Amino acid sequence: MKPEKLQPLPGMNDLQFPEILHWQHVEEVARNVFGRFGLREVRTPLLERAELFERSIGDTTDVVQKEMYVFEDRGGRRVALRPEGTAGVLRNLAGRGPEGRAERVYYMGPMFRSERPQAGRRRQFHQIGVEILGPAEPLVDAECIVLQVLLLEAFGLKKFGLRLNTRGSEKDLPRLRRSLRDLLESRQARLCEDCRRRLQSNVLRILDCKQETCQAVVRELPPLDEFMSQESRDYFNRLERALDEIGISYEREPRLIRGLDYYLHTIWEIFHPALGAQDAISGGGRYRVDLGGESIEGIGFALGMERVIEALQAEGAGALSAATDGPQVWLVSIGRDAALANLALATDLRRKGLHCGGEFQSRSAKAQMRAAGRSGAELVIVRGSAEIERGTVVLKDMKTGNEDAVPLTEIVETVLGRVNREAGHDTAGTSR
RNA sequence: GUGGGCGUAGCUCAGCUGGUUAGAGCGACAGGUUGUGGCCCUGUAGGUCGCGGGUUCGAAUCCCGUCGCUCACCCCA
Repeated sequence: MKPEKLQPLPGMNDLQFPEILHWQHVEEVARNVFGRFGLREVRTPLLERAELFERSIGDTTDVVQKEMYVFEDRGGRRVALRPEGTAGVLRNLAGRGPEGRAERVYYMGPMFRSERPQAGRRRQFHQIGVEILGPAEPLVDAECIVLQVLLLEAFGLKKFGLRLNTRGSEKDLPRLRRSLRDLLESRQARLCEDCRRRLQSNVLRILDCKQETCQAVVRELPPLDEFMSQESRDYFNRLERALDEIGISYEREPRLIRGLDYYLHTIWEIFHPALGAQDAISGGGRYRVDLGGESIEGIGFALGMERVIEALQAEGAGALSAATDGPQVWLVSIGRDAALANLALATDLRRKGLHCGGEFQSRSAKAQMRAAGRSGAELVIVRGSAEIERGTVVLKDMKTGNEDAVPLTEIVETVLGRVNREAGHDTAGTSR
């Protein structure tokens, strides 16, 4: 067991080889897909004024009320580690003036929520997100959803499902809340303790309460869109038609509501059946956020990188080979003089772009060969005092076991030739 | 914040109802080949049994506390 001091904080993990290969893969694929949709990357600070999140996410939400890392900085400002990405990105875009109001951007990076860790839920977790600004338009919503589906497909995921719903327009929301409260108040005896509190603070959340008793009450309610205007219903119908036309399958989920206050109209979640309790790998929606007296409209989504990677592993698609970034050449040195000479040679080879390994300390030849074998290198260069005298090295092919004496003057050339041939042959299916 | 499960070697774990020097496999390291890997054989290193307290002649084992991990609630990506 490691001493406590050497362990990271609860819910915060080191990411390292070999799992890090999955992370790099996901990031690389995401950048590629975003390029196809004309999105630019934006990187915003991890630390922001606490009120930025309180105002945009909503100060009655759980995320803000009990999960945010809030503290005072040295200047006496109330600051918070970002619990999600949208607020910071919108702050940035709003500050860019009118052009910012039509930007399409993506971001990726760590977010922080002080919850009790469990499978698929860390205190520091990582999201990849997208924000497409501009006035409400069903076709933009459809494009955003398509983007997200293509992204997940590009990662190699197959078994995910899309749940879709609408919260109605900004004008509908107050009426929706009021109607729900009226309907639910008469049945509040059958609601759980939390939901009775939510009647006042956040009625909508009652809809997706997990308590069976509350679910029963919710099932008695009429469909939500009965409380919405004709425009809102038309808006959602146009979106559904667009998705059908494009060929994106989804499931209408009338009780889907989502936890942040800024959503309106289209909202959705993407879940993966292999994931257990935390099965939402991604979620998004259309929003309107007021920042500094200006209101910003757009649509966006965020996906949880650790959940996506977990899903990839569950599907068995993520079998990334550790060998893809291993050394191509390994240098074995017998004696200190040889070690120095080999370090010089390794420098030449590395300058030419080769992946070189080797220990420049005189262990036994046997131990060094064992290490060479384990490294997976295709070629091994062996040099001892005899080779130094003759001005040669021994070049060994680890597959065939053949050894040749190669003059020092030709070794770089020879290795480059051999490795290139093998590389062209061998890496067809890998991502080197 | 609430509840369940689990903390024994670098890793995966064994250790029966408390009994004397705490084990195995894998891995690491070394030797078997005075300078050659993947197989085989031999050996070596490595453990405050998470930590603290209690019960007992005696605790890895039982009890309490604590810390950590983990799963679930809650919430969300």
